[in-house]
Amino acid sequence: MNLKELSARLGLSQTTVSRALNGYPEVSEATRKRVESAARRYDYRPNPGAKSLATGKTMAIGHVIPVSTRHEIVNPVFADFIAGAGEVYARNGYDMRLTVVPDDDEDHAYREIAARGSVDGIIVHGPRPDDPRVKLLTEIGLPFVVHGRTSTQDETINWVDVNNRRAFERATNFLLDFGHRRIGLVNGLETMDFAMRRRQGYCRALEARGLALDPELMAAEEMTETSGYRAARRMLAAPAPPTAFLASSIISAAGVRRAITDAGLVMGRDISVVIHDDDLGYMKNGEDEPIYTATRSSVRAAGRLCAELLLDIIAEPGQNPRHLLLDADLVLGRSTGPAPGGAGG
Amino acid sequence: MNLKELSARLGLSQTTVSRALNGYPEVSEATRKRVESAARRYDYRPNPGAKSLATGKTMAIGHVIPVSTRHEIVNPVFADFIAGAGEVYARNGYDMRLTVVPDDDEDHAYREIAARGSVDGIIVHGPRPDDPRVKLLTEIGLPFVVHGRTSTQDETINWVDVNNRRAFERATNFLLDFGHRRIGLVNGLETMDFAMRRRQGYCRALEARGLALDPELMAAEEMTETSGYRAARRMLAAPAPPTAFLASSIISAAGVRRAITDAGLVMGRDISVVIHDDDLGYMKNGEDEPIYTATRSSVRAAGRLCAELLLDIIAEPGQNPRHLLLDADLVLGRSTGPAPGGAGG
DNA sequence: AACATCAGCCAAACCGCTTTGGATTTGATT
DNA sequence: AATCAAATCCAAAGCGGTTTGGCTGATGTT
Repeated sequence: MNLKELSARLGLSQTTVSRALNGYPEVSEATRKRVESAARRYDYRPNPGAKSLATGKTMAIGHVIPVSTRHEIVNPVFADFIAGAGEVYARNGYDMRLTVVPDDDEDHAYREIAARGSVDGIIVHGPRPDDPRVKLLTEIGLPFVVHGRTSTQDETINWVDVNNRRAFERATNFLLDFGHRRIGLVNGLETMDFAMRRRQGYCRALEARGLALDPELMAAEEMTETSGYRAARRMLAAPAPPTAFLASSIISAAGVRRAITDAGLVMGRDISVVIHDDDLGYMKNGEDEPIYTATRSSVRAAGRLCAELLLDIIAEPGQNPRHLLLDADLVLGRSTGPAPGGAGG
Repeated sequence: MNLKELSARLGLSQTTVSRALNGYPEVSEATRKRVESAARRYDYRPNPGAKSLATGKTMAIGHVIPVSTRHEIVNPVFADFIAGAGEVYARNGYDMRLTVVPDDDEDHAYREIAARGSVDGIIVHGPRPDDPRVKLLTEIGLPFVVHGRTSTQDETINWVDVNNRRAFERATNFLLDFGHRRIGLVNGLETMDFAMRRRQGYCRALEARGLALDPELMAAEEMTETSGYRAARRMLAAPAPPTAFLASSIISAAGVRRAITDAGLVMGRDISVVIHDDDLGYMKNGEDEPIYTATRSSVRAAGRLCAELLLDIIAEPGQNPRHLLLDADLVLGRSTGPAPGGAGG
C-alpha cells in the first residue's frame, strides 16, 4: 500500500493525505480522522527511501564499531551501549545503522558514511587523543556526538563521558587510605583517551602522596580476561609484588582474580582489587552487595544520553556544543581491605 | 555532488553516467574510464534513498536485538555475531540495520520492519521452539535466515545452527567416562530453542547409561555470572552435590567457578567443569591451552555464515531452503578430571 | 450586494536515481 | 552507393513521497 493507492481509496489527493498523516493544519479534523483510520486499516507505511529523498532526512543514526585488528575483538561494552542508544532511537522513530570496521580503517568508514549521506548523525566510539575523525566530521558538517573525549578539541564538540580521571584518582586514594602502597594498574590500551585519563588519575593520586611511580606496576593492554591474567601474574611474580590492583573492566578483573587465585592468595583478604564497572547487563558486579569494590557508571545509560543529545542537536542545529561529564559512583564490595601488615590509613 | 551535476560536468547524460558506473555494456570503455575517474575525483556517491527508490532494493539487512525484559540484559554473543555478519555486509556493499526491542515485543518489531520495507532481508535471532516470527516472515515473503532452529518448521526455512544436542551429549558422555555420576546442568533459559536442545543432549547421554534424571541438578536461567553462581551454589549445598558441572556459556561458568571456590573446592581437581564456548573475542577460553574443557563453536563464524547465506538467497531467490548444521569441537582444558573417589571410566 | 478572508483541498513540481524506448553515428556488407 | 547491424548516447518516464502555489466555496465585513 502506497500513498497513491491510499489517497485513491479515500477519494482525496496525495497532498491532503500526506498532510493529514504528518499533522499539518491545512486539513480538517474530520478528514484527518478518516485518513488516519484508513492508514491503520490498510497498514500503510511511507516508504523510507522516498521519504528521505523528499525530505532530505534519513531518520537514521550511524554507529561505527571498530574491531581490534590485533586481536579481532569487539569491545563488549558495545552491546550495552547500543541497547541504551537503541531504546532512544526506537522511541523517536529513528533507525540505527551499524558498520563494523577494522580499527585501523575507521576514518575511511566515517568518510564513506558521510559521503553516502545515509544518516542524519553519527556517534563516535572509542575516541583517541586528538582523534582525526572529529576534524573530519566537523568539516563535513554532519552532526555527531563523541562517546568519550579527544583531549584537545573538547570545547568545540558534543560529547558524553565519564569522569575517568576523577574515578581512578578516587579509587587509588581509597586503596592508599587502606595502607596500600604498591598498587598494580591493569589498564586498557592507552591509545584510547579514556585509558589515558584513568592512568592520569592513578598517577595523580600517587604523586599527591609523594609516592614514586613504578612502570612495573602499570599495564596497558586489551581489556580481556587473558590480558588481565597475564598482567597480574607478571606483577605478582615480581620481587616487590603489589598488595592491590586497579582493573579497568570487570572482564580483565576476572583475569586478575584468576592470577590471584593461582598465586594462592585470597582476594579481599591478602590482596585488594578495585575495578571500573560499566554495569554491563550480562556481567553484573554482584547483586545486592557488589563483588568488587568499584567505580561504577552504566554504559547503557551513556548510550541513552549520547543518543538523546544527538537527536536534540539534529532537531535544533546551531546550538553551542554540549558536554555531559558523568561521575562514577564508588561502590564498596568485598574485594578490598587493609594492606596486609601495612602502615594503615 | 549528485548525478545531475556529475553528468553536466562530463557533458554526458545521466543515463550514460549511471550506466558507466553500474557496469552496463552500452557504454564505451573510454567513456567509462572518464566517468569513473571523474566520479572518484568529485567523490561522488549515489544517494541511497534515491537508489533504493529506483531499484526497489535497499541494500540493507535487518537485525532485531531482543533485550530481556526480565533482566534488562542483551545477550553478549551479539557483539561477536554482529562483527561476523558485519564483515560480510561490508564486503558486499550492504548496510546493517539494528533494532533493539524488549523480547516480549519482537513480533511487532519484525512486522514493523517488514511493513516499512527498509531492508532486503532479515536475520532472526534467538528463535523459540515453534517461533511465530517464522510464519510471519514467510507470509510476508521477506527473505530471512534463522540463527538457530525453531524445532518444528526446520525443513522449510533457512537456518544456521550448532548441533547443540550432539555437543552436550558428547560433553556429558565425556564426564560420564570420567566416572562422574552427578552432573549439574547450568543451562540458559529453556524457552530458547538452543537451550532446550542442550538439555536434550544432556538427558539423552544420562538415559543411555540408565541413570536417573535429577531435577535438582538442572538449572535454566539467564546466562549471567550471577545466575551461574546461584545455580551452582544451590546444587553444591544440596545433600548429594554434583561432582561436575556443564555450563552453557563461559560467562555463567565464571559464576559456577566462583561458587566452587566459595565452597573451598578446586576446579579440575575436586570438581569438573565443561562449558559451551562461543569463542567470544573478549572472553577467550584461555590462549594455547583452554582453561575450561569445552564444546567450542565460534559465534562470529556463525554470523558470517548467516550473512553469506542470506545475501545468497537475496541474490538468487526461489532456491530450496538451506541449512547449515555446525558441529562443535570438544576441546580439552584443565577444568576436568576423574570423579573423586569415583568408579572410574 | 460587493469584497476580502480563510479553511480546505488539489495539481504539479521536485528529490536523485534507474531504465525504457528511441535517436544518431559508425562500420561492415552487398 | 544503399542497406543493415552494432555501438553509443540521450530524453523522459517512473519510483513514492513532500511541498509549493493555486483554486474553490463559505463566512464575515462594510
